[in-house]
Amino acid sequence: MDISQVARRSGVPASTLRYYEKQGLITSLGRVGARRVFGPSVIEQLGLIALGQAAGLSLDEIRLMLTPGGTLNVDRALLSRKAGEIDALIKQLRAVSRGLRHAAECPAPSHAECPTFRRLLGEAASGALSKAPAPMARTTKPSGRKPE
Amino acid sequence: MDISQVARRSGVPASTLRYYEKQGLITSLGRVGARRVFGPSVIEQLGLIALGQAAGLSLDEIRLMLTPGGTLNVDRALLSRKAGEIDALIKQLRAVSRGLRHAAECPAPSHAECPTFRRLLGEAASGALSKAPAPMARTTKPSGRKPE
DNA sequence: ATAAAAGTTGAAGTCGACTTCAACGCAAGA
DNA sequence: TCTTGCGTTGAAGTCGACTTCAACTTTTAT
Repeated sequence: MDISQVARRSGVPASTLRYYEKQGLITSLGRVGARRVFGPSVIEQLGLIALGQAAGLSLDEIRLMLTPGGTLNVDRALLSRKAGEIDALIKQLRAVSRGLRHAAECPAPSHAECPTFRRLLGEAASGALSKAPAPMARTTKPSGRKPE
Repeated sequence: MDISQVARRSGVPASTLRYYEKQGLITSLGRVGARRVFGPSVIEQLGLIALGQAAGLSLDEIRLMLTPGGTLNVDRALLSRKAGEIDALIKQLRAVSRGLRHAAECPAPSHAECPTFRRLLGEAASGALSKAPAPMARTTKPSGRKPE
């Protein structure tokens, strides 16, 4: 596969694929002329990378999990820790979600007065203060594609 | 309260408070000499900001929710939408968490072979592809504080 | 009175993950 | 053959949310 095929199949832009290769996250089989040729396993690798990112791992951390060969070489302790962080994040997010819905629905003029809101606020704030784990991908940004 | 008191009470660095004020997210009562003087309500405001951030709102979006006066002026549709995004994110995160735990525990030599892993990978990847909602605060970074 | 501590400013730097750009090479179809 | 178009490169730019810095001015404590 050439780079544009990989891009089409995976949804990952060619520029990103080059970037990932430079970072040692994916490998091309070789070149035909100057052009990269990728094997099918690159798609799977990209899936792994996506999982790692979804888990809040940095590209550096992800690279550590991938053997030069491309198979994975997990740091179980790190994964468990990250899973724990994610679980904690989920808890916080539930509180945030409740807080948002409450703010959206509660017709009270002053949210500051509402004990429910104050409690949720506290949870969200404490979470924010202590800093949470997984910086997720963006939703709002329609950066998905914007080719021509 | 002077800026350092607010910083101490809220855990938000003074530099951030100045930055927030410049961005119009918080307001000081006025100045004594050149120094800002904050009222107690600023703490609550910071809580609101933290909630907004935890919800994945940008500072710009958060500012839209705060009246110049400092009370909140919710865009219920936006909040509901964000809550929905967060709920979706939670779902994805659960899949990611399961994926991580599985990867951490499953002793199989090749995760690529394991159907469970492949499924979770798919979920995570699809989520990553379509981009998710709330970029949470970092956990790993011990940037919490580092005052003196 | 004086020096250390805390406050102020605008400008510039940081960080991660990419994207964009300019300049160029090579290959296949008309 | 020529032109169109994908592919290549390294360098630089982007974005958001801050932080850091240098250069001062003010307080406050001694």
